[in-house]
Amino acid sequence: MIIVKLPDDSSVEYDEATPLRVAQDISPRLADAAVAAEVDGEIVDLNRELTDGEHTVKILTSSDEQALEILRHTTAHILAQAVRRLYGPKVQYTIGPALNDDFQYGFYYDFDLPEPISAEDLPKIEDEMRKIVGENIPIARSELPIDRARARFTEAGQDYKAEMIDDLARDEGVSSVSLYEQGDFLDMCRGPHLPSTGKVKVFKLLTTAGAYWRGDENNKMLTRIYGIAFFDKKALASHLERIEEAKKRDHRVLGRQLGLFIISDSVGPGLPLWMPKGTIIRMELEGWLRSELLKRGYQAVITPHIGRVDLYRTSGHYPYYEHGLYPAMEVDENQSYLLKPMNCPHHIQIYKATPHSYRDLPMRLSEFGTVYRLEQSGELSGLIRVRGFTQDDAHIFCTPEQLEAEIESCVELTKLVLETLGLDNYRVRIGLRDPDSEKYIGNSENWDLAEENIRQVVKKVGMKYTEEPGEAAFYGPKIDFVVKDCIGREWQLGTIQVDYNLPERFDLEYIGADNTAHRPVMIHRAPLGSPERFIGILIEHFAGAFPLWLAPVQVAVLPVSEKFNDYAAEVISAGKAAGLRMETDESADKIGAKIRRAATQKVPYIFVVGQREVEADTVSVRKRGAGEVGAVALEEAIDKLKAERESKGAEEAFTEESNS
RNA sequence: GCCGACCUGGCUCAACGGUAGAGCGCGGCUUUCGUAAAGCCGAGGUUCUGGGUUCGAAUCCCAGGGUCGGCUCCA
Repeated sequence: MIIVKLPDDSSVEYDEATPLRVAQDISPRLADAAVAAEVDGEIVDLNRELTDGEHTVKILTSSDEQALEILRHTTAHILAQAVRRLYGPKVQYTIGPALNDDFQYGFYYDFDLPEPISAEDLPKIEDEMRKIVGENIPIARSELPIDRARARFTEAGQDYKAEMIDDLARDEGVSSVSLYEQGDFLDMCRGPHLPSTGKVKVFKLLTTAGAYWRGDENNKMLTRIYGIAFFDKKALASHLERIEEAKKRDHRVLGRQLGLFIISDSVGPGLPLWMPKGTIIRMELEGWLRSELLKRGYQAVITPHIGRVDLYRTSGHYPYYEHGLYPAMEVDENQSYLLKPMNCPHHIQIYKATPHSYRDLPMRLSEFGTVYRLEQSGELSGLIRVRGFTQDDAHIFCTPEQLEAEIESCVELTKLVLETLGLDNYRVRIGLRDPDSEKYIGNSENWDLAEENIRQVVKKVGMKYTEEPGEAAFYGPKIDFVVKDCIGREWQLGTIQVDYNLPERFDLEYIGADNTAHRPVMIHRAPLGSPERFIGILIEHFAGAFPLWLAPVQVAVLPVSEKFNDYAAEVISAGKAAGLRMETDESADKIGAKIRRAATQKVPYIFVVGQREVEADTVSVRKRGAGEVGAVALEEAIDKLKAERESKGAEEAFTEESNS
């Protein structure tokens, strides 16, 4: 006897039942809309036989959150079946999951194909998928002992699946696996899936890519096909539109359109050149951060861009990270130099240059230090992944007792930076060492200590965080602030790293109250991470429409005709006296064209000036995003903009509230 | 680095075996204009580089460089 309890607390009795049968009994429409079922809290196929006893059953339809994942997972299987049909039995299909959090893609499937394919082949594959959908093939689940499952896949020539079964048996001790079959297509899969291929309606294949088997670069590279699926056409259309919109925000596109930076082939890949307008943004940001550092007792230093190879041998960067460095410069046989990949060894030399008492600590040395790393060519991406970049770096040398307060202060500064800029879509990651990896230096007591220091502070501050083994720096664990770009890729911005190791390697000391030498602890920290990457993210975050304090041109003063160029010049000198960045447009274009040009450049404010303004000593203000504000006395307009600039966007001029 | 695609005036693109075109931008002229594109004229290209195939290559082939989508990596 099966007793089915439904969400409305009613219950039904059956001798034999599947969730589909339950749905049919509720209403044929529900059965038709059903995607899967939640039975006793577990999501299962609609065709799963219910066992004797009492079960709570909830029928899931397209409106349930989990439904999309099931749809996409089933679509991935249809993709694999289509590829198998088109490219023959030599096709090996490996894994094909649904993606939940990805901005662009809904699922993928990785194939080992007998011939290479490209995006041009996708329409053909989509057609085949549509045929499979049209055939409305039932999808059946079965469970087989691993040896029999393995035999079936080996027979079918699916060596990757056989390998996966072996691994499951060995690593997780499973004795049976679930298989899904739709017609001639057999896959190993946890499920659940839709009851038949005909349930899939709206999908699109988006791109092909290479992907290493099991994510290991020593393995064979497979062909990955990415796609997306929805329950209705509108959702697909708006998804595609969203991707298009995001691409318009791409900092590489906006960087060129707004004249912020370029990357020149002649200079080299991954080596950005800052144009005048981009440089303004950088200088504003850096200047602000400098003033915040001064408030917090940092001292500024300047160090060279190169250093002896031996310096990096001591630090441990060389030779362990030799592959990530530009090759050494041989000056003569006994002297070779590296472009610095990090600033820490240089700052350490400054610390070492003088003896230190515990009374001097913490010593906080800061520098916008440019470093060079020979990133793999395929990794480079606009400003976000480069080979030459600056770190808003500082190294804090302190006593173990001071450490947690210093970490906390760094966390507070990083939060201030992100909050001031409205970058609230970040997550906090504690990067720990991977105990199985060889790449970390130093003893494990120090690592345990440092990891514990970090946990304590993060808990105290009350931030939500995840702990991720293997994400530590090679010399110590860290707190990273990770922000998403406009197409959903995550990038590490601010970072705070605790380091007991480099002080040891460089034999750093201070004299304690007991008049004996002690080892200081170091913190490496960069609230922006890197101005390059940070501004890349900011360009996308603001879609190029920077807040007033950062905007390269803050006001465009546009004369209605050339007759008013002189007045425009007067307005500009008044603005310049107030430290505002203003530009005019003396072209022979009509005012509409001038406005369009300034608006396209995302200038926050436009002052239109003509006969009326000359006579009344006013400007006609137009605000980005809000349109025409109207005539305002010149002096008043400037004062309001000064206030907005000083507030870093917290207060906006010429909003309805600020005018009333 | 690996898989795939791509590389044409400053920018975005067209021409796809018969020695390059458009729009924007740029320069000049006309217009002197009131809130997102006035009109006319003009300059500007060894079609990424180097080889090859061909009577003939932007177009086909090979190699190199670069970019993009991913993978791997990311001190």
